[in-house]
Amino acid sequence: MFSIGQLSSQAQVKVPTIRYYEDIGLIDPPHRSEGNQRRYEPDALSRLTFIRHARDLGLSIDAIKDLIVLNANPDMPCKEAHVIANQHLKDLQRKITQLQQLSVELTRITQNCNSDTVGHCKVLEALGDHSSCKTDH
Amino acid sequence: MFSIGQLSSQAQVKVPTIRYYEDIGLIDPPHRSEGNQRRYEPDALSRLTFIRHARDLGLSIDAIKDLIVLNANPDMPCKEAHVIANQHLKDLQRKITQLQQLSVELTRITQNCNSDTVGHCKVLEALGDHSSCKTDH
DNA sequence: GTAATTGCTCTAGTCACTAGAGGTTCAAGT
DNA sequence: ACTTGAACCTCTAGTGACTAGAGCAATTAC
Repeated sequence: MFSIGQLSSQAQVKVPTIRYYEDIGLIDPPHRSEGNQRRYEPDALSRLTFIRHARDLGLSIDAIKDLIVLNANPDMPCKEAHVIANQHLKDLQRKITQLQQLSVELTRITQNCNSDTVGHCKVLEALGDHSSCKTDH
Repeated sequence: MFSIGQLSSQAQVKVPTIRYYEDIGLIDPPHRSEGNQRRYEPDALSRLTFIRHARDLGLSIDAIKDLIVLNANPDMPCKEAHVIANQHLKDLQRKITQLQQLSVELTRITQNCNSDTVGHCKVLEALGDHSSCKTDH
């Protein structure tokens, strides 16, 4: 039996976040003490660890909801879990590519200015003029 | 003189977004027609283009506000603009590194499962168990 | 028994927009 | 001049995933 604070420190998820997860139906409402405080069973910890890990990997709450349903049915084909993970992986790689382009662009912009004053600053100039960019964004 | 719709299509910024930028003080309120519709001067277009480009590069609204103040004073030293841009570049590169780690992790997780059913699915297992991960996140 | 800590609910705020309701003005065609 | 339909107006509320704070109650340690 954990209090919410113990669960929080074990799972590395903040107390208000746990209550928030309960609100949106991501975790089940636990039993309460006589004084109305939450008391968790150990399985709440594994559920929360699962959620936290998936969140850390960047999965959305909605994707996690789907995975939790899957997780609850050990006989279901797990193809769907792979689809979710692969979809996320694709998103991730697209995002990385885009950020890398931006990084290149911003590096070019900042290294291009020899001016001391705003009037001739290439950084500000480049920000006002997309045509100097090498890539789409 | 542009209507808000013309400004929108020229700057590639959606109409409600332009009004939002006005609300938060990122662009100046323009003159109005007799019927109370917004009428923009050409300089609103360059301002908006500047904002859009900076947003596309991932700068926050607050950072852009700072840059706009700088932009308005051509005699100021532009060091500050460089500081803002470099700070953002650092953030960007940290983010890229992190996403790459996640991508590696997720790839490893999804390629590790030969099971057909959820009961033995390594994807779901790995999500519940951070200790199998090679990196922090 | 008392004090400190932890817990409770509820509301509102964050960021950068986006969506929708319900009404008004403008520009083009007749 | 008149009509139609697109574009415009304001205002409120919603998004995602939390976070912050107020004001109070329960628990735990000494």
